Amino acid sequence: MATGRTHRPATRSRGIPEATVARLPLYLRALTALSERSVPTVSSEELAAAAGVNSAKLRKDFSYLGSYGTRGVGYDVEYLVYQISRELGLTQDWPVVIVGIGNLGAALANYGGFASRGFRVAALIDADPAMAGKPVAGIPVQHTDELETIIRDNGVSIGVIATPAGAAQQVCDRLVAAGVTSILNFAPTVLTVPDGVDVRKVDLSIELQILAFHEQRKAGEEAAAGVAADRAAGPARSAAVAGREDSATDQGPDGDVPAVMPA
Amino acid sequence: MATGRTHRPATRSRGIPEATVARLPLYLRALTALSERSVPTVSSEELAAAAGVNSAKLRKDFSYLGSYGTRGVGYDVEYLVYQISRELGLTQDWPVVIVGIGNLGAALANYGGFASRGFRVAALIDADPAMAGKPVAGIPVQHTDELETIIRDNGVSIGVIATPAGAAQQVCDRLVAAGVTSILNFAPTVLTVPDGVDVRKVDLSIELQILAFHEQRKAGEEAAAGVAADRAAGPARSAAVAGREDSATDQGPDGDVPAVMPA
DNA sequence: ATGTCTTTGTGAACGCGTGCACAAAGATTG
DNA sequence: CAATCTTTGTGCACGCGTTCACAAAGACAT
Repeated sequence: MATGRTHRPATRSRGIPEATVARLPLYLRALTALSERSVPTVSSEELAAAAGVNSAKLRKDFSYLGSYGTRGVGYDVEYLVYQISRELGLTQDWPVVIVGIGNLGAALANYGGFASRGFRVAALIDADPAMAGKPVAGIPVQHTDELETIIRDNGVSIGVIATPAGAAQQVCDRLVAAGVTSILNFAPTVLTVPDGVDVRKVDLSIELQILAFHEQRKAGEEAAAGVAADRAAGPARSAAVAGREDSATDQGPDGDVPAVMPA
Repeated sequence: MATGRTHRPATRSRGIPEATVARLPLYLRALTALSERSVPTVSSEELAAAAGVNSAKLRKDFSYLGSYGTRGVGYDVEYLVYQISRELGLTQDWPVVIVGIGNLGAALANYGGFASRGFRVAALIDADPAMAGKPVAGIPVQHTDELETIIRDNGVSIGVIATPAGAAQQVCDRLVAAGVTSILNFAPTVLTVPDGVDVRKVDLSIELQILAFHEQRKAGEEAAAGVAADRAAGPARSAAVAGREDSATDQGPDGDVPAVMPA
């Protein structure tokens, strides 16, 4: 799950659960592919397989949108594409600004997925004066000074932050002050925003670290050889450790033997 | 939430809930910042604020790792940094390969977050022969032909896919066959992998679409002017629609009036 | 030592999300 | 028109994750 949302009732969004909303783009992608192959209808089973989810879950998800299927037949592909697009608000074009045109910002600007479906890169913004005017992905980079003007003139409500971590909060504040109410943050920082502003975070190193955790666990399971009490020493604990070994509550008697790779 | 996991018991991973694992990197980052400022101890309240989470949640998360705090004082920063690093498997260096050195791949290769904490870019791989040998981020790009050799020689278990969608599954299959068991996928595709292989997905357009959904909802709430029965026509439904209006079960009588922006 | 004050660790309750399993709906066939 | 077959839509139960609220633990002052 993508994370980083400024708390709010969180789930209830016109009745559609957050988890369902997060899957709608997945369904939409699968449906678009079917549409391009001129497939007229699809069953929940087929579509679920294409989207990589459980078919019951898919049916329940669609039930929040309404009864768009036909029993005994399945779902009409074109109709469903339209309904989901409308639900996600992709029948209109959202102008988006990307702030921070480094390697990542440039990659984002060139990313076809933006322009293709519902989004339009309204402007690229960077703090480096040397970048100003230089075209990236066919769009000239503009200086940060013009941020407010760009936001207001284009009616931008979605901003993408691809700056270094140090600049992210400041950029965020300016975006919000200028009227942006949804932010996609690539900078490795926790952004603080006022109520009513949505933030979604994409963090590469966090994803990698989660993978590393599972990878380590896998390695530890295999190497279930003689690993018992070689718990790493690490830096000396400055404060007291207190009753660790005997404070086993209900977590299981194994405590926290890491079973880490001996390597 | 990042999504896309090849189902498995999912949560139970040596007792630590998935949701907690996903937050550990967040805590680690906040703690590292404190460590650099030579802050000796931190309370759950302070740390939670820095990480952008609830303090009770943070304490419960830490309780899965063990009792590392001192009541009345808080947590020892250095000790906690070490414990979380160890738990995440960052005390060892994970060699990582990046496949697909386009705009995004190059951005990833240049991303400082990789090298800094537990990860090392072992190789950059691209299918374009013209790219071969060209250095990106100081590392020469190698051709896809050498993928298997690179994986085996370097003992790589984590792969990053930054190829176009069309090539992703094929690259994935080769990575897995060569021994990779964790994949971070940036291509907008559902990857199919055998059991025992973890996949995490980062999908820019999905994140944007989720934002668009909420943005639309906000706009619709404000513009609660006279919007009632102008439900868009859309493409003609080919199959029968059946009882839509009257099949209101318990979803509420409002049915699915989208309250969409008139624009 | 004793008391007070701070902060952790966690039991318990609640709510959301998931998946099963089945009844209802409709297509299709005879 | 009746019977059969397919597939949807959903009631229900279960489990994970979040949050509250508080007792226990320890620091610190007297």
